Amino acid sequence: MARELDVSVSTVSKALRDSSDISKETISKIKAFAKQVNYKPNYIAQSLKNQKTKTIGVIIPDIVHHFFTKVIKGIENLANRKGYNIIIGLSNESLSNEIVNMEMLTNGSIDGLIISVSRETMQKQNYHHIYETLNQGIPIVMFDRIIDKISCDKVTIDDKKSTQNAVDKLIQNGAKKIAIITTKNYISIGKLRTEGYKIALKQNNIKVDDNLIIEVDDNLLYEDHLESLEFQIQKMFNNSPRIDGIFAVNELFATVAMKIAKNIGINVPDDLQIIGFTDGILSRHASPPLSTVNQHGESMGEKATNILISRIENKSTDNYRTHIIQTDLILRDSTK
Amino acid sequence: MARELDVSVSTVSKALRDSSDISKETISKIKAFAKQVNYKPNYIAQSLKNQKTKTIGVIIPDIVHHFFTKVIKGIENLANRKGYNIIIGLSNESLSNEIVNMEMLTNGSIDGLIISVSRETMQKQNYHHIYETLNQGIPIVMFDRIIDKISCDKVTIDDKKSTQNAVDKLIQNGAKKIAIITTKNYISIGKLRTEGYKIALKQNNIKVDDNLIIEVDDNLLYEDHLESLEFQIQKMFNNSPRIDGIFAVNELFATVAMKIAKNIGINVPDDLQIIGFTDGILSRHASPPLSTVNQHGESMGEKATNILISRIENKSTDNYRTHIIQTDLILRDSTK
DNA sequence: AAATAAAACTACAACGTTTTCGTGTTAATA
DNA sequence: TATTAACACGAAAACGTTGTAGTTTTATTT
Repeated sequence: MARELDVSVSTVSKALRDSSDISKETISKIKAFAKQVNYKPNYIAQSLKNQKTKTIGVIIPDIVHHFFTKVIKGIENLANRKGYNIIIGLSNESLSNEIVNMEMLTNGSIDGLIISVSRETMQKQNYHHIYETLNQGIPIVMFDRIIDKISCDKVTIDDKKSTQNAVDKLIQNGAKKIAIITTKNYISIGKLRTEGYKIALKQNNIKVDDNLIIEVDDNLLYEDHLESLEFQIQKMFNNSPRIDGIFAVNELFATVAMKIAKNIGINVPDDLQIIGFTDGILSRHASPPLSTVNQHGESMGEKATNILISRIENKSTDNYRTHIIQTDLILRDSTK
Repeated sequence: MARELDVSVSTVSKALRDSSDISKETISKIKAFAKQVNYKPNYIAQSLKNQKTKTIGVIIPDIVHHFFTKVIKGIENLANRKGYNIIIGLSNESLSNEIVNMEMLTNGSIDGLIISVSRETMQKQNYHHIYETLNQGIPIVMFDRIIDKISCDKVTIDDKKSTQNAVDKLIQNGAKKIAIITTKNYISIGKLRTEGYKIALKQNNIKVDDNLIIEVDDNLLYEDHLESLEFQIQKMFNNSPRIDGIFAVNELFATVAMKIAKNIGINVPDDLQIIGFTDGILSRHASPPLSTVNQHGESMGEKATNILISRIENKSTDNYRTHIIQTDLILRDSTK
């Protein structure tokens, strides 16, 4: 462009940024020409020069998942409004994938990272890659599946309290024999929800019965292995036929439990009340529609983005906070 | 690094790339040191130097959507294997958002673009931004919602034929009065599916009855406006009580139709058979589970990525192809 | 008309790489 | 011993920007 107009590159650069150095006529001449040839400053060169990319990395375990897509939507919306792009990596619940993705992103491509760690990462408690990224000076915000011992910003919900409230609701509605369908304990979330469940029971003087705590092996992808899930839930009904309340840690478990209950002639919500977690599409369209704990994924994404961007732009490295997003209970027809 | 080791930057660069210029000892010395300090070459600088970013842009109308997440999964998997990152933009079905996203990406950030255009883009037939990107020499692959008149690579399914097969199946199963629930015609896909529906009827000597073609106004987000959708479908049943087959262009329409049918005492599949489109989570967990046309979103994403990358790496600009992904009919319990 | 001030523009370094070309050292050959 | 070849390394340009520090031109003052 400088060549065409017979001025120096510096003049062009300054003109486009309205520098007081350049005369009004030259500015308008250059801008006009820029528009004409549809000139766009090269982002890569700017990034190199400014040492910032205006790009946020997002790593999640799975994208075919209502909750995570909600979060991404929240991230993308706010990021875009603030002039950032997002670049997405999927770990597919695998530690090695997570590491590969992280290495691809932390080579200068991003200014900061939003992550919900993979199941395997929690299981193996291998956080080496996360520490390394932090040490490189790249700010990280963890959401949903957070790791307590890592010091960085976090956004999550109060899993314990949310569960407690939901189970409490079942009890207020008259349920006495309440099961929880959860995952194995290595994911912090499953653990916290189980704790909340126990607290609610205890506060209402109901004895905790370990047979009613169903820990589903969630190493399987239930998109492909539904039967296994169904089998485990079926077994629960066989062992404890008089269950009148179920709390499930996700909407798939809740939906499948309801389906099986209906199959064996149990009426929902008259004989059995069910509350799930995550207000997804399944809950809304199940019959009857499922009562559920709403995690507000979009707010979560926005909050994480907000925190990350202010971290990026202020560069302060202290006062890491864990922000709690409020949940609420959406009551539909699977409860009385 | 060069400073620490007291060699030149060129030597370091060459050593890391195993240049024959450098002695074995120096190479191993430098590599060892690189590992020790966890050195990663700056991607941005490489991009600037090589004039390629190894990044693929993806623009979709909505991420909270099973089909699109499947496609993204396919894209991400293959892209990652080939050493590419993906950077995602959401248009939220809005033309202006699509344009903004596109401009953010086409300033040097990406080597190529995979896009499914927004509803508004199709409606207004405003393709200016797409032409501009192509003119810049950035290859584009369109998928699902493609625009015939733009010459670039495309990946899609045979909407007409797929629908025809599905409707044919309903007819073979004994249905005589078959409705189609579709969207308004401005999205090419709705149009093609309606055509397929008509062809199937005609080939089986069934007269097309315009009252059975329900064109739902899909400017609404049905996540928030379910009642409107339900109202339109309810009206259909009121006007034509003896419907014994329904083909719906997405799984939400199919699910809602089934729910309403069940409410007014129609038995599925005995009195009414339903086939939907897109094998998503709703279809699988509806009761009864919905028969559906499987679009193979993941393969679609992989195919698009494959085409795009070979376009990027070969730089040829001719022989644009439209690749058709085969669909198949998944028969579950909403059909006989 | 000369000195000074203000305005308008340019040269150049820097960001972190890669690559081409050049240079110095060592070893092999005549 | 002189010539050449092979080897090991370094200097510098380039990618497209931005910002600092000049330099030239024009306008203002004495």
